[in-house]
Amino acid sequence: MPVSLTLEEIARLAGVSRSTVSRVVNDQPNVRDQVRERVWRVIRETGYEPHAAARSLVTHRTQIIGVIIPEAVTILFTEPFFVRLLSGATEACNSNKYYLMLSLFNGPAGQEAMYSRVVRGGHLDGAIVASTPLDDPLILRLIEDGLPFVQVGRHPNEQVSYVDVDNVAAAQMAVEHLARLGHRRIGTITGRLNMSSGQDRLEGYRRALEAHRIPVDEALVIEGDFSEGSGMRGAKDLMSASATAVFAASDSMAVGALKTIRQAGLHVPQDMSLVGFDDVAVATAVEPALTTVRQPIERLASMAVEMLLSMLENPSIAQSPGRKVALPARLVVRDSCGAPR
Amino acid sequence: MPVSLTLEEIARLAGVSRSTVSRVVNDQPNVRDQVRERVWRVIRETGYEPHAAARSLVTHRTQIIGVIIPEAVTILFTEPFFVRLLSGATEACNSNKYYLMLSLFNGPAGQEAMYSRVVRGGHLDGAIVASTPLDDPLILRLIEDGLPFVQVGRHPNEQVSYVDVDNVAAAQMAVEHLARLGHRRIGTITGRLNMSSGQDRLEGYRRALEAHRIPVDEALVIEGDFSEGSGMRGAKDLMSASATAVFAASDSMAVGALKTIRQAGLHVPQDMSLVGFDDVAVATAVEPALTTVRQPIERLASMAVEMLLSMLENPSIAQSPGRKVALPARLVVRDSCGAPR
DNA sequence: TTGTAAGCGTTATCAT
DNA sequence: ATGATAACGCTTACAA
Repeated sequence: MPVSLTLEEIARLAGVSRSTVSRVVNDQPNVRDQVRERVWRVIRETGYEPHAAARSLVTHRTQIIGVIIPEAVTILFTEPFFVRLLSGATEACNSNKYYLMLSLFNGPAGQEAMYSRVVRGGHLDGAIVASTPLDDPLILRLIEDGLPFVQVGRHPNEQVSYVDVDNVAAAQMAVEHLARLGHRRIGTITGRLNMSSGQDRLEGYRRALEAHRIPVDEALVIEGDFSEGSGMRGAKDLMSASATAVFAASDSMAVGALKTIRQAGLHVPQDMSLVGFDDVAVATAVEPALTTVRQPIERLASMAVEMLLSMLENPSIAQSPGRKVALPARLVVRDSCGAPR
Repeated sequence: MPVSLTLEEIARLAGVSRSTVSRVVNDQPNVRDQVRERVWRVIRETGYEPHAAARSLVTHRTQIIGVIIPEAVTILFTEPFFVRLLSGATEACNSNKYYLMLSLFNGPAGQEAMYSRVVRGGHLDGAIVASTPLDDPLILRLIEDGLPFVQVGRHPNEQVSYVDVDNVAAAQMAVEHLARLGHRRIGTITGRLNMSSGQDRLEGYRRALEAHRIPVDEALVIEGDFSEGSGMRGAKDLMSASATAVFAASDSMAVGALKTIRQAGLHVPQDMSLVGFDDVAVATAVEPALTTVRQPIERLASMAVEMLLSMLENPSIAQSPGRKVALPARLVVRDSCGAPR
């Protein structure tokens, strides 16, 4: 419906040929300034916009990058994390004249067909993939199909480019905070261990204990899945194991833990110290406000987009082993930690 | 890069003409079953996918619908509301073989150019517009440009189609809940009054008071903007005005109010009852858990998409006055309300 | 510096 | 039922 004029018509109105208009529109050289000006005027007056499909057909580029969230991750995104990721990605796209196509593979079936249509149909110049499970076949398919992409979150495959937060260092910092307060029985509720963020935060936990010469007690390591529910369950186990502090690998789990601890009649931080991860809205909504690790989410996303765009502009680097970037996170100290009783 | 074969090549491999392959791909009649089968086999074996741009160029349809979030709204979406909206919209798109292009107009400038490129460049078959300020020029431009769209959230313009939650009824229900508990000094912290949701929830508040023959005291009506900060400020005013209960037009504001109330040394619900709106994650994260109004967000989004698609399939109805749908919301009673002292 | 013309991969119209 | 063939609106050699 909202079709603008065609190149042809602009050319006629400006009294030049199609090629000239094309050159003007694409800021190419070899057009007399006077002519260029005249053409621009017609374009402005008519509100002409080049037809995207026609252009793509010949250039083989759509100026669209996909943000792909595989099914397995989709459930995690009731959290603001995802919005902020999108916000950062959109911002980066906008300022580079790219568009963003969102593919949440959450639907029951059909995601197979969806994938195929979207990536093989030539819709996308490239993709941003949100932190997938380590064994998600999506990554391999993308490599196979030759679609340039950048993952948000570490991936062990040599070929994949990613931007990540330094989860190991961040988690270590969080746990060392507890150790320095004097805690020796520090438990952790892990994230999903089939995801790099889950694994890495656990690794950071172990390193922190090691650095403080605290032996790891496996009874204090409870596997969670980033969700509030698993935080509640995890806290129960940790109380039984007589932990005095808990490092939860997500704020949601920390909130779950907080609820359980409170239900048991204990108080945070007096009876139990608690640190989360993410620094999303709930972190400050709960009482006491959570000490937690803040991730630069928007930055992560915009860096991913920029990395992708540079790969698109320079196809040779897309071939080489992937670029890997790890951003630092910082600990935000609030009211949920104290010295052990 | 990930280009599949072309129609031409499939035709050659199957020993038929391009037209026949096209007919098969598009499930058109007039192809012998045997031939059809043979063509499908080649397609499957080769993993052929029609080139989207080539198709769009001739059909004038992209199968892409845009989700447009104007600048003014973008800041509100640190909340899960937005993710859930996207989730619902994506789901609906996927199951209808449509794609979703996300346009967050948050960038500093350039959104003007962005708009023009995206809608006039023929990228979109239609759009979903997230609840905009009532006076946002975006709506008028869309109408002008003739792009079919559906807004999530009421709009007074006759021509615009929308799906909304029945904010008036929902707010009335929430406030009547307080009235029935015996409250007479019920305050409200409104949403942004330049948005229909803000206006309508205020209207519901007034109607509830009226229904219970409680005179409206304007000192008990504090204008907020949906944000936690405005909730904190609003609560201060309402405490001075000796309210015994507060209806906040968003959970974020309710959380803000809760913090302020607590800081003042008062307790919820003993000293002050509180009800929110949205039922997002924070509502259950805080202590006490918020009594609040639950919106069917995903449903809202998927209905919007379906309405849009029906407009696309039946262009005649796109011309007539817009379709208007209001979904009911329900009150979720938790622990933040009680009888007045 | 400018214009002509071929071609991108489809769909659609018209013969056959 | 099937196949030529002309669009669709643009970019891009290649000519002038």
